[in-house]
Amino acid sequence: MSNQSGSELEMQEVTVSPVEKFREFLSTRSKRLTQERETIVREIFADHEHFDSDQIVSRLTQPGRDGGRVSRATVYRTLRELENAGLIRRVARSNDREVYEHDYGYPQHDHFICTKCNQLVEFKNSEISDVLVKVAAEHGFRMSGHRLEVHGMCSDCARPPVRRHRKLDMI
Amino acid sequence: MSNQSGSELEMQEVTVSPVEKFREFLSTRSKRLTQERETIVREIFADHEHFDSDQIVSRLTQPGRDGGRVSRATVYRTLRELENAGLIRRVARSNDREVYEHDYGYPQHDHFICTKCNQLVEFKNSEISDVLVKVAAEHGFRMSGHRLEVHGMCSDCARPPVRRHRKLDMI
DNA sequence: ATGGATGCAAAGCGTTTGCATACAG
DNA sequence: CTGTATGCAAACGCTTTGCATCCAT
Repeated sequence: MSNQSGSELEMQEVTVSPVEKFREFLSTRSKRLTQERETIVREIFADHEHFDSDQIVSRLTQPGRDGGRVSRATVYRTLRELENAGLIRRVARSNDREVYEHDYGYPQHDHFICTKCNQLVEFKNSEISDVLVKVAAEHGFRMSGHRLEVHGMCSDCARPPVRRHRKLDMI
Repeated sequence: MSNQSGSELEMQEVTVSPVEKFREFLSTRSKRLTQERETIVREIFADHEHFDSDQIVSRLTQPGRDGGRVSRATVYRTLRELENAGLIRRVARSNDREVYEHDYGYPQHDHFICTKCNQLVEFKNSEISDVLVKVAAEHGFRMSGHRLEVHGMCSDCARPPVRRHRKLDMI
């Protein structure tokens, strides 16, 4: 549940790959791009889905995995680095877990969270940040970013069950 | 840190006290308003500050406390009930802890969170929910609420340190 | 070679829960 | 009375950390 989301947003033109970007970040802090870190970055950027720590851990610690296995501890340590590097960011809390998404090569957007099916749906609206920048300024606040979750029911869950699946109900 | 905030927002006219409101809620679910629960509600609604579970726990479990001591487990159990009852709500995450605030008798608003001093500042702006309702509708989403954190630097922290505390710097 | 990184298992930390006892309705 | 609620301590689930070993630079 709570994934699929297949992004209606378009990918931005990016010059360097996530791995390269990460390597650059690491070098500025005299840290190293190890095989484990590269494995994790490739896994995360293989698609554009939202994810949480445990999903990555369970994929990368599987017994006969090609491309290198990585320990749970290293996944956690690397996720934190990737966040610091600006490659990923935490977007919401779902089921008491922090949900991450790509923050590199992906345009700013916000999320609907369906209170019934837990689905995360992205949406983009420039008015929101316009208003926020304005309001922040009015309060002497220098905005650097925001985190917005809109709660409610998605179209599927909101639709009344009436006269749907009539035939199916008779099976 | 991260409190004080003394709300510039005005209190709404409320007819029933939080305790009464809670009693009503509980009775509809055949639950009871115990002394412990009443103690917790009074403590929480004694002021309008933001708070987290641990703050309430440490206040209510102090050795020689008048007005009744309450166990840690009961505080957690009651906070959840108060959330269900709509008396409080979670507004943000700060220092890996869930921050609560009153949701009863208090108008809808959002928060700035200073990335430097961690201060939470409330602000009210009707345009935001107007935009959200509209955007939600466009996506077939039936909005029931939202959670918005605006990150950045508050006026105090953003102000350049130049010629401030000149004397203090020399201590 | 050498300081940073990994893996493992143990420790942390906020939160939840099982169970015997204590009360609100 | 009877079903809820409390308190305590143990259990949980996610995340972090100590330490010996390993490896990118």
